[in-house]
Amino acid sequence: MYQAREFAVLAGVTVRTLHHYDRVGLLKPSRRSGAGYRLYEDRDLERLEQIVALQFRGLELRQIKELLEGNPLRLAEALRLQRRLLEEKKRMLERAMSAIDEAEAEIARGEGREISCALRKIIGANAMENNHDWMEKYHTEESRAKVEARKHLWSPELQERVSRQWSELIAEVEGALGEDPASDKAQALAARWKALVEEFTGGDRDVTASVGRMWQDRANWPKQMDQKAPVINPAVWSFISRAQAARKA
Amino acid sequence: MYQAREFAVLAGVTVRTLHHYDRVGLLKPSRRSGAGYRLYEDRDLERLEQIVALQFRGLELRQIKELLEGNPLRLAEALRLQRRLLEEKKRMLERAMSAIDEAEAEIARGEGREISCALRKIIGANAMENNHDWMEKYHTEESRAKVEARKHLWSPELQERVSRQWSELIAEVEGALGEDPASDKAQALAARWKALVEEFTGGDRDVTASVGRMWQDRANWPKQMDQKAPVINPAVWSFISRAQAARKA
DNA sequence: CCTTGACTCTGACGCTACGTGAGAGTCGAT
DNA sequence: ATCGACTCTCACGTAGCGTCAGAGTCAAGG
Repeated sequence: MYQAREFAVLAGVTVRTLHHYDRVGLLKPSRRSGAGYRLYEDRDLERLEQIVALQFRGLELRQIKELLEGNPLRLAEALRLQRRLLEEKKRMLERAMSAIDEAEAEIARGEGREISCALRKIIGANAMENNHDWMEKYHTEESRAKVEARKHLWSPELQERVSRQWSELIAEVEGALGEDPASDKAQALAARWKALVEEFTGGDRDVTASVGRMWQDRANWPKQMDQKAPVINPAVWSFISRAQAARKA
Repeated sequence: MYQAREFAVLAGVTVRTLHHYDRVGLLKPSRRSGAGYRLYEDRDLERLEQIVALQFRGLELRQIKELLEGNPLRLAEALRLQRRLLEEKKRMLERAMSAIDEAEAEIARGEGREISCALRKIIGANAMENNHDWMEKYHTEESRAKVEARKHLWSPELQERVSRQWSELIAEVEGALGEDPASDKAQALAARWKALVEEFTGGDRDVTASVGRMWQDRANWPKQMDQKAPVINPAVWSFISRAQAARKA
């Protein structure tokens, strides 16, 4: 039976941490003394060590709480997902380091000449070039190469036209949500949808699959994409799916 | 001349972000309309792009603000420091991933047997083993190997004794701060200090240098070390330094 | 002129995981 | 009783915005 301070020392945390964990329900003390002091026992220490271990692996307290309260079989899955998240973070770190290297190289080259102005230009350019890194995880080697090969077709004018067509199409679908998915109107909308998708993918299966994965994960896109590609009403997706299914039947 | 929304779109940020940057003084609008609307111009866009670029490299807003307002020559230094920070983060990520791999392997081995109990043991053990990773950055290859070679000498009883001796010595030094560093008393304290240091380092120069670097960076240690190795009053360091200098003279 | 929808602004609370300080009670030794 | 060390709760703070409420602005249409 330990009081807060000695208990905290055993696991290498602070008393404040124990207060916090108590408050969020992650680790409650076994008992309280008459004066209100928190009293912990050995099984509490075991749980705290588990918390510390999972935290080290990058899981958040809310996640840890669920895991320790739920079916332990989910632990394996949580660790797998977490590893994937850590891999992504590592990739971002490496890119940032690489970007620093580039900026440093440019700085060295520009030594002695209007550094202030040159630095600003260099930094700006680097940032723009790296704005698509977040898409990497949705692509396979094949689909990435194919998208790269079609990149030159994608002029600013074309982008603007397609973007406008998407907006209009989505608006029209929203206005037609009450239609029968098998109706002529729904079928026409579905056909236009498919055409717009294919305008980007070139009809390629790999690229189509990658784009599909990307859009299924729309909630996790960087927030700056919200203006360029707003979240689409789930009812719209549902309607188009049903319209495309009705076409096949 | 742009209003907030169109300006935000140009740089891929949100209006809320612009509000925030205005509020913290990172990026102020050039003007305000009669109605209070923020109005930005092209040089503001250039600055915002720089902000975005530096943010991508992991610098905090406060750092970015200082850099953009100060001597641009400091940018190179800031980027160098930042790269070091990112390397450290990467190392921690890799260790966490490695720890997940180990936990997953143990889970696979223990399949079908009391998973709940086994999982908790495995997780606890892994966390304890990795608690010294943060020290890595202070060591060279040589010093790390030498510390490792002496590890077996470091029994729990010895650790406890040394820890107590450090506490007592520090307390005595604090009580002697008013003494002349050249006095017999000060010299005795300095000698004891040196002996305790050498008890850990074995008198090795590499290890001594590593430990010195580590303690100079005491402010950046993990917070759980605060109980095992409390921050030492700077006056104590100063006194010991002066006492050791007085001995040499 | 009024209405309407889209836009802008400020103020304030929220998120994650604690750190810190204030103020008050508890405990054990003197 | 006093004192020093300890415990507790409450509440504000950190970084970088997101979100919501409420109010004002703007331009187009009736």
